[in-house]
Amino acid sequence: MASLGELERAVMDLLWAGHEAATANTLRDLLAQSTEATGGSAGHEGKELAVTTVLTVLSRLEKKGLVERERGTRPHRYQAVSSREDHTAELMHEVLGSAPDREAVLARFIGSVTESEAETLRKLLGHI
Amino acid sequence: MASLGELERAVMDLLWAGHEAATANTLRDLLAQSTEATGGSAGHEGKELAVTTVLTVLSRLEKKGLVERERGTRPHRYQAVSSREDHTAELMHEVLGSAPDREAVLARFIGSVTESEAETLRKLLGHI
DNA sequence: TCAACTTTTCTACGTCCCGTAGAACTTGAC
DNA sequence: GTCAAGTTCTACGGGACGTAGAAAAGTTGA
Repeated sequence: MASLGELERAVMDLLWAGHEAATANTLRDLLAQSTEATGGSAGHEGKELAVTTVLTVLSRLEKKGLVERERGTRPHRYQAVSSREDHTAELMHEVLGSAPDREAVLARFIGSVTESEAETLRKLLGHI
Repeated sequence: MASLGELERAVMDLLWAGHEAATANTLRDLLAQSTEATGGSAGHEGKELAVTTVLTVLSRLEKKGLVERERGTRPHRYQAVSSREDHTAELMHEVLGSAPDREAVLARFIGSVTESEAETLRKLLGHI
């Protein structure tokens, strides 16, 4: 119940970044801008997807529980169900839970954490 | 570079559990036993896969870098490249790295950790 | 060395997910 | 009621995965 395709991921990134609910059309434009930003002159700049494409992806994301839409307003407005941080943390828990020996996994995980992350963790664990 | 199919996962579980290198035939038998253990009498008990199926999956796992084989011995022997814990911890880092604000993700992650896990983490962070 | 057997590689098919979008349908505005 | 904008339906092509037969390569006993 996790992996996203490339376009699905791009859409989620937009929804997570600009924190407002957005319409399919807005998202299509933003997607064109993002791909435009790739590398300057060469490359597949500003590729405008069909709106139906964006809508399909949004529907799939909705079915996956990552996106919800306001059906009241006529151009439906879409937004992420949870923040990127919440979603990512949840994913980490899912991964952690996929192994029988969670403590051992945590040990390895901590073993390869940067010093600043370790510091953050110490602080966070202090308050608990 | 992460997700595994159901059978791929089952094979990795076997390789991770019985820590010896195993042949495709052994794995096929073990897989039959595992499915057999499902629920007692009813269900798809002891479904023997074709050895070629197991070999295909092992090849794919090898290509993904999760499995390595000894080509010297004639029935090739397969084993996991890294332990389940290492692999899982690596996955967690991958997930963590997929968000721009790692510290924020860690905060959410710690927020929903069990007390015993928190205790483990405190201990681990002490030594670093 | 040859036949029979075992093991591995090649090739392939069905299914499901994802990117992609046209066709058809719905709905609000005039 | 018509029209334009928006949404849903349907669909296709590609890639991953479960599955395995056919063919090739290697092993072994006589």
